[in-house]
Amino acid sequence: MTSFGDYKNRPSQYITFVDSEFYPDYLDEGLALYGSVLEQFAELIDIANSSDSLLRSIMELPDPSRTQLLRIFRKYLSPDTSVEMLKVKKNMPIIIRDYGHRFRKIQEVKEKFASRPKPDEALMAILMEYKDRGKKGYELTEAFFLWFETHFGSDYLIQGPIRAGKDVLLNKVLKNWKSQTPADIFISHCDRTPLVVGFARYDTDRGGAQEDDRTSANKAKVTDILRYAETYNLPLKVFFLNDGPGLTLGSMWNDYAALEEYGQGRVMVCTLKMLDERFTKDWLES
DNA sequence: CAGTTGACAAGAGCCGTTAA
DNA sequence: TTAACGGCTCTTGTCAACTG
Repeated sequence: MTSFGDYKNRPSQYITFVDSEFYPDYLDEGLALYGSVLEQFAELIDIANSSDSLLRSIMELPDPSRTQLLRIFRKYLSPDTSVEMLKVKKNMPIIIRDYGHRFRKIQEVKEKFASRPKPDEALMAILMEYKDRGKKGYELTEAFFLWFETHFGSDYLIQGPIRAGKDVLLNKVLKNWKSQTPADIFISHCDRTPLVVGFARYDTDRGGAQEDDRTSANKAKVTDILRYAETYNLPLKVFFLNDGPGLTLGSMWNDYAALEEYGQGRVMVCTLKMLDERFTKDWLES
């Protein structure tokens, strides 16, 4: 059977690209998305007589426009107050008390705002920059779930968030599993015999440096799961769905190949494009 | 010293649960 | 029934530290 390492000499053929938009093409979309929010912001600063009261008036508005107005508020008035701080409405008085003195004065905001071109493409581009954060990972898991559905249909049970949502906690699906280990995919026989614990990640660039020393974290997961499988004599395996151009950087490919080797057949690492060849019923049942 | 790797922090949005 | 909350997941820009 082919291993992940066997694909190493032609990685670019086996990774999946999730399309991103080109500059400046997305500026039009920016105008469509944020044009009216910026207008609304203009109206609000127009009638506001203080920075505090501007924040209060924004907070009274319904979502989703409130969230977008808060982003602009952060840019113009208060880079200090993070998303999390402004998220909870009832904390607003405390935020104003503790950070209000650092808000830029409303008069200055009015001047700065007026000095900008209308529409302010630069600001819209900045806002756009964050719009799709996190989406690519969801595309990946969704693609996997769709693939699994078309290939195996209802032959197996599969759990996990198809896009956003709570991970599968292993202590909820595996008896006597001790820690709260989150997984992205969990596959079992219709009789509930667990077959696969899966983890997914899309890497646009670098090798997922966010999770400190990911390869050894992955190895620890593998060790725990395989030990569990042995203890309870289960056909349980570990699956890593990894994709994206970041996979071709640095030592990533080798690291994952080594991880697969370490699993001695109980671990598989795949990109979406390898699924047809590798993610077979034979492996599932092994 | 140039290139590579590592670490940190930021920020958006979805979702289940809770409160109104 | 709806809105708010809190929790969680995910990507990415930037700079520091390391390495040969």
